[in-house]
Amino acid sequence: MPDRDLSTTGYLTLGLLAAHDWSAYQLAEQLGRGVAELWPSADRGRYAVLNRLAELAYVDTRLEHTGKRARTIYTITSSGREALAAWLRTPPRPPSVEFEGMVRVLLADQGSLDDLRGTLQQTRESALANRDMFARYAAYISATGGTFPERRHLFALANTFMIGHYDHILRWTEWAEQQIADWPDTVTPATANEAQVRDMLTPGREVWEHDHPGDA
Amino acid sequence: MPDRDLSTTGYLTLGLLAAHDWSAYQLAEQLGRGVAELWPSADRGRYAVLNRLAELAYVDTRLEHTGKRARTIYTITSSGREALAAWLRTPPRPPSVEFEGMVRVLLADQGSLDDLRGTLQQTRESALANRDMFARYAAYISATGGTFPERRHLFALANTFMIGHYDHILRWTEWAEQQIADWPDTVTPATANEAQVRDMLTPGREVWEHDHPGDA
DNA sequence: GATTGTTACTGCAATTTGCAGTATAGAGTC
DNA sequence: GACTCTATACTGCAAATTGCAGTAACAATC
Repeated sequence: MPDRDLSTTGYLTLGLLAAHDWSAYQLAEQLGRGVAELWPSADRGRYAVLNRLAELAYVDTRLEHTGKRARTIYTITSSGREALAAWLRTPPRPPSVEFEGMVRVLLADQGSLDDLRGTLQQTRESALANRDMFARYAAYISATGGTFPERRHLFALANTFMIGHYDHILRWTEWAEQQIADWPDTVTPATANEAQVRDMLTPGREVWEHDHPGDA
Repeated sequence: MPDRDLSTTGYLTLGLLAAHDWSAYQLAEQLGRGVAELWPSADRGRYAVLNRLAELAYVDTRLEHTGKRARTIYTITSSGREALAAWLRTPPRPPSVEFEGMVRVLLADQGSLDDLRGTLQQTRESALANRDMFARYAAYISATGGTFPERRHLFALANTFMIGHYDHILRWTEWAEQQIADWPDTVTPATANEAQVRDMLTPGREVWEHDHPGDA
């Protein structure tokens, strides 16, 4: 009963292999496209984890050739399937965010208003791009079934989360841009705009939670 | 004009020092409480970054004593302030999430319905706890000004995001729990419940986006 | 005076990242 | 038929980061 001897990237890889065989390159590609927004990993690590999987005998390998160029194909073993199922029985780690832009917001009094505006603008733009990407992805899955037709119901759950997540960031940036619109600088609103600050901190009044795009 | 010679944790530390002096222990503590939800870092790394800051002459150090026990107090230098301001002028990295629970959702067909239910339940509970924590924090800042009264306007922006973020996770889990409520197992809904899957994937119908708690 | 908790860190192995590098295959193009 | 461009298919290595354990003094209670 192995349990914590493998990284989450390892179990994710095992999960892809549970559907069918993949080459190392394909696996690295899959973990980069789409899934990386949920579980980030460096390209280098995606290859490294395969050696670990082989070491634990969770996968079998075989070589295929295209002319002189070799590639390794991975197959999940029965003990690999068991390990994956065992892992799914363990409790999940809570989700975490890494939001460098928000660090910049917290320290914005050490920079200019334009710095702060720029941070919000870029955050908004990337959130918009990502939201649209997942929206297109939803349409693609709905139309074709996607790369894993047998998992479309699960992809639908995850995809809905991702759209909502980026939508939330988007609406927050729009709200924040409105909040700072009348700031004379990055420092004085702490004391000058007491009413506004209190208003921001008062729960139950998250205006930006409502009337977002996506509704007709 | 230094730019990328320091990690984000380094600039964050510099940002705390921009307000006033801190001991290494206090800095490590601050980066653990509250800010860790925005910019995660290992306890060990928070100490390591201080040596790097001293190396770059962005901080000065002095020793204080309580009996035989020493502690190092850090002060930001003028070149430290310049480096921080210069960093604030650079573009931010887009936010990223690490959501192990969602990996489990994607691979849920390799486990039981109870596994999936457990993942959603634990995600929901931790999101609820975190949302309430930030809600209490908002009340605390509103009442006392918090640890950085001069930054309360910036904390208000960040805090509002965090509450909305955990609220979004919470509402998504509740929605997802409803979606899987009538699933007979983790595999068949892909083909058996085509209408439901299509419904989940259809944009503009995120029911869970609306009528959330926090409203009267 | 014994135990428990908080302050105040350091050492080290293992993992992970980031970047660069190598080399073949195939498709288009002049 | 030589040339460029992109995709395939990875490996090596330094640097950064994590996770965990360990040390030790002070502070308060039992």
